[in-house]
Amino acid sequence: MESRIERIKKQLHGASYKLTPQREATVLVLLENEEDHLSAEDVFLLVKEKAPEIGLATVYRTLELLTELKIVDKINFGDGVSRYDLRQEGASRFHHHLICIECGKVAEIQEDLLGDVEKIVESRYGFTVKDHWLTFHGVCQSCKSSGNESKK
Amino acid sequence: MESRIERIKKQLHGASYKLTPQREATVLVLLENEEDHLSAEDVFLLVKEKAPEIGLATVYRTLELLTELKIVDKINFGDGVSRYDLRQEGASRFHHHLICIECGKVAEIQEDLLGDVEKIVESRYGFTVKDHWLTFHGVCQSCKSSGNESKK
DNA sequence: TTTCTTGCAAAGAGTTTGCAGCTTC
DNA sequence: GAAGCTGCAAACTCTTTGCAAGAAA
Repeated sequence: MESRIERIKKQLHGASYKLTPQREATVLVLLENEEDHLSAEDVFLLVKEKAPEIGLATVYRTLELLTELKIVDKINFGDGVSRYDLRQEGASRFHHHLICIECGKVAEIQEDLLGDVEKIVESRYGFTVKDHWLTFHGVCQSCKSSGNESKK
Repeated sequence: MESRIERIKKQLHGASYKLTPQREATVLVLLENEEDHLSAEDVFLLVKEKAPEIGLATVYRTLELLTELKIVDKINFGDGVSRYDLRQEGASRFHHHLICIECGKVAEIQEDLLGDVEKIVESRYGFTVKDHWLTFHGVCQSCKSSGNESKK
């Protein structure tokens, strides 16, 4: 079976780009931190552990490239920093996020909950939906059970 | 009947802030452009027409203040610029946006379509939803009917 | 050799902050 | 005259760009 990085390499080649060592290190960091929502700076610091000579600009350029090829999604939670999230393979639509306002943790929902909502938007507003961004702000389970009334 | 600006004035006073001429001009611009999603720079340029001596920093400070008081919502469509949107009076939740990828127009949906989705999130993920951000990307009605195949 | 890619430093865009002066109560 | 508010300029953060050098085909 073919590895994920192999398939990404093919995607790059298909678009006439190379998988340079710097790009490979960047992709590996994204793969190893698939659960997180890393900023460019985060990625840069992690890539530096594998490839100390890498520059921040290269990380930005690589992330831009991966976004263009739809290998990652560039997301923005409103804090002024872009974050990068590996797409699920085969997923054409974006997944949803739950952001806890107590602990700041970001969880993902992979299932698509918006089928009915999109139908309403299409029929009632004549708007053809291509993609959606849905983020919930609230309190996660572990913050609720650990008693958030003790928090400041 | 009390005007909208009067009510905002009271909200400010209630939180020990004054409705200065600069703040009033800023709020008026927001009221007059309620349909749009203005950036701080946009607001600044429009306020300048009413109060030429105003500084950009004051606009930023006013918008921050209004956001804090939940009179406006600060939103981010991922282009690196914050936009500001007057809240519907009485609305506790955020409304949704439809962004057309052809013409860039942003439409709003005031009705809340996420009741069922929130119930699923609460029961299945144990997450208590306080607010949500939902944006659709797609093609609006007028772009569809004006024949988007002629576009580049 | 030609093209792509990189690292560095500088530039850019958007936003925030320090501060002296001005209002307002 | 104390507290709040303003305009200006400088500072800051995140991101992009120009360019000379390096790597790959």
